[in-house]
Amino acid sequence: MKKGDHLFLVDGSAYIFRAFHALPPLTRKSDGLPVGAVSGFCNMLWKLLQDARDTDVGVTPTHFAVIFDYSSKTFRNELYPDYKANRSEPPEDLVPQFGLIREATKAFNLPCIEMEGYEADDIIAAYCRMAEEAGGEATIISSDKDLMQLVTDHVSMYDTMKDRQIGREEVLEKFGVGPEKMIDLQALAGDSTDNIPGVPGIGPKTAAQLLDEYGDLDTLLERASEIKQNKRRENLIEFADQARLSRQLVTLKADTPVDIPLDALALEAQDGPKLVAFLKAMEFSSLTRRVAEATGTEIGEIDPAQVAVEAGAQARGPDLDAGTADGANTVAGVIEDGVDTPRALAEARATAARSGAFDADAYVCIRDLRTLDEWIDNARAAGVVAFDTETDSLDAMQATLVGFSLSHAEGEAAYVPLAHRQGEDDLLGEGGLVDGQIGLDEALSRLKALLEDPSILIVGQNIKYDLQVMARHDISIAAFDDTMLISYALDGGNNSHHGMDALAERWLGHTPIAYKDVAGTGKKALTFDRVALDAATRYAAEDADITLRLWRVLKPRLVAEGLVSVYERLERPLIAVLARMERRGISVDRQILSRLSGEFAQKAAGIEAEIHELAGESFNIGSPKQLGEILFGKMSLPGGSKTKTGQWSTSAQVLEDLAAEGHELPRRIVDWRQLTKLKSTYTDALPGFINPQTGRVHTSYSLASTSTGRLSSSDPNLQNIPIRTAEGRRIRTAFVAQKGHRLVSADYSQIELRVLAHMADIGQLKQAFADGMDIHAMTASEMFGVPVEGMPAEVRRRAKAINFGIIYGISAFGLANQLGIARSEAGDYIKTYFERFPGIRDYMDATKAFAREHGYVETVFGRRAHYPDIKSSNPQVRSFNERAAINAPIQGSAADIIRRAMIRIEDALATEKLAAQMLLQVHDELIFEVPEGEVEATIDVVRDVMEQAAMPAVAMSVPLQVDANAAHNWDEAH
DNA sequence: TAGAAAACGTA
DNA sequence: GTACGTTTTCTAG
Repeated sequence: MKKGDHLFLVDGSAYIFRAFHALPPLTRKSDGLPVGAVSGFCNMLWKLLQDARDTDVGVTPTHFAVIFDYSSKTFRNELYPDYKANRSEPPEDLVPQFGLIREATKAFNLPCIEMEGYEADDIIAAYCRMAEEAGGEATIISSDKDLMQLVTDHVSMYDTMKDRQIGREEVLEKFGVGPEKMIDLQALAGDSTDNIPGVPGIGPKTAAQLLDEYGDLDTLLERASEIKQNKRRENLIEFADQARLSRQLVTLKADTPVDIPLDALALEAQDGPKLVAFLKAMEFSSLTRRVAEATGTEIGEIDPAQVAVEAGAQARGPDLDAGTADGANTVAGVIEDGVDTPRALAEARATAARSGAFDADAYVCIRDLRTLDEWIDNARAAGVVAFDTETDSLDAMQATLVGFSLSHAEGEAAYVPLAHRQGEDDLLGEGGLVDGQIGLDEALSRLKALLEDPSILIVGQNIKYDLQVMARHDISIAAFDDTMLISYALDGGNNSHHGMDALAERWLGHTPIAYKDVAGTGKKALTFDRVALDAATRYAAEDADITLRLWRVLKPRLVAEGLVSVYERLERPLIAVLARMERRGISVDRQILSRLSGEFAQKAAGIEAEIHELAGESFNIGSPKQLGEILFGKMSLPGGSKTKTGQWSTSAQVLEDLAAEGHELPRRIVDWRQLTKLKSTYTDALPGFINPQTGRVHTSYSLASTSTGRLSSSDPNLQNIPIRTAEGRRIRTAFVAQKGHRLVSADYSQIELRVLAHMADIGQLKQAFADGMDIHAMTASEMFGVPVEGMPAEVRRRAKAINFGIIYGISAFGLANQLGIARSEAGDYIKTYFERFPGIRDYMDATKAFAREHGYVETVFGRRAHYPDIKSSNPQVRSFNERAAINAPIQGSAADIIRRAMIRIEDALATEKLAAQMLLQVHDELIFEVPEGEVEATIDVVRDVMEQAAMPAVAMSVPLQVDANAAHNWDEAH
């Protein structure tokens, strides 16, 4: 380096934090990886490299380096163990970006410097001195006051966000002392963020005044007795040593033994392709374009870089759906005392969580804006906050927001009542608002700023509900985690459900206040807006407290157990997708249902009369107990079997068998049951679910209630709308598209058999699917040696039953039942099947062995289903678990595939400027409402996304096939 | 009045 | 033989 040269030193670590908090909107990559700070960093570097001359710095760098903190422990901790002890851990979304920023630096061909035991500031100090000694100049890219002591005539600082150079004058203006006195100023004033003690009662203003008067710290301390103010004098005398220690702490080590010489920092030309590849991988499209242009790189010819980063980032990085465990297990994303692996962190957190105490009296009821603002500021500072809404209904589409709770630290939680009511209901059913609640609009505007800030992670338990409630107040939560889904990804199958009470019991050893204890139960249960504020506070604040604690326990386990990508790729992104589907609802024609109800009622009444006639007496047909007595007692029909409670079985199977023998009564019972089932469950119940505001039916999807990864639907269940019988299908005609639209149904053909063929690697099956053959006919042909051409329907039917049986973990007993054949015959079929497809047996054996060894099985995307009872000594229990374990990877992989499709499909439609709306999912089928003119184009997009949904995480060795149709109602579209 | 059992709708 | 949710009846409290 020589005179006239100019060194730029970027304080990388400080930049990350500042960018993370100051740069909304923080962006995420398409896979959910947070990259906002990285984006800001890259833009900043590019700007400095391209046109630093146009900034307030006014010169072009000849040398350049980016400096990072190596770890949180430095030589200062030996001087003062509490140095920076009050630093909280970085926000979860920031952690993965540390590694990426270093990668970015390398992609820019810039030296990336860090040294164990030293802070970035010390390294910067050393290089500044070296640059000055060499006759050059230096600019520190930072606005941190800790670095201001380095400012000289040849060293200045530059605040990129304000485009402002900080020199001698600016320091003087800001702190009232020149840069050379900044050390003494900091030593006196201390610094709460770094835990520098300083002298009590002296802040920057007083410090500046004292230094102005006495010259420097040593002189001041010597002559402290001259100071007039009593308290100040005493403190300066008493805490003189503390001030000297503080000075040591804040003094940057310009003699830090850096091992990269100054000359090695000379700026090199950009490597266009390398940089473009990195930016492309980060999906920074506009910067990628600018860089490509400036470096003459052809974007299309560059493949996105395989961005290798430290595990924290890798765990959330590019496509890692399958087999992520290894990378994720090596380095902790978050370092806590003495904890340096994810597993150790998870264990430490679990232990700590159990010992934490709960104190409901510590919870705060917030009733004024100032306090609310303080809590929101605290949440902001923490970067992570648990959030929970309280409403007057379990139906998110109808619920009114009654209040909400927040918790940003263990044991600290607050409830904010907004719409609690009191007094007698008047004729309108409205009591008066309880006094002293913050106005709804004011509270919501504060809340909006918090929830929509992408740099703040909002943690919820079943957050889809809160998403719905807030969406109705025009608030969309930007960055969120869901403890229920984290638990589901980790422990699917271990616990049947992942409700907060069970999780609190299990992980915190704490029994939460029960809802019924605050609201009562049964008919006299209060809605939450009628609960007294103190009880509401204890209940609601505790929920937030628990949620945050659960998050701290469960989140690290995702990394430790290699399940980050399951959660990040299959669970979390689906929350908002499902929330939108639920909010859209589907149009149901009330008149069609009402007409059907009347028809079913009439027919059922006719059959009922016939039944009573045939039975010779009147009885309750709906009572299996009474019916059993009639059939097998009074009439002594043959073939009676008993249920496990000793009752006569009157199942459809039993009745069908009797009917086949020519008995009239059982036939009629079956018909009656079908009609009353259709009426009570569907035609009578569905109109009650039509939302009065929207005029549509809004189901609720559960992401966490199946062991395999499937969704479930309830209130109403729209995943079991009849289709098998002609009568039942008529119910589907009531599900209609709105005016000017069509319903499009797209369903995977034989997805589970295709998944099986892929996972078990069965050549014949894969070939058959590749050739587009009739898979059941092909199976029959292989097994029975019957040519596919002219195959009897019965032969194909049997093969089809066997194929399904395989997916369900086949047993001779079950197959015999299904086909109505002897168990020995069924056993022969199975034997023949395994002879023709030995790979299937190998696969089943291997799956069972895996389940026994690990206690769980996995889908192709790494989702786990646990079977803790698979080693049961009870053969029934054990066999059941084995069959379930065989089924789960197949059903679960298919479920994962459609999840991936759902996550991608909205963007794909938007890209093609299509207005189609996804309304329903029925396991292997998706239903859309599509403008009439866009049906064909929509089907093209939907089919493509669904068929490619496994890619690129898993390249299926069997093609996926999607059939799609459009019609005015669901019956015709399917 | 809460919960289990039986039955039955779907993939 | 797998995976669900809803309805009605019946039972235990």
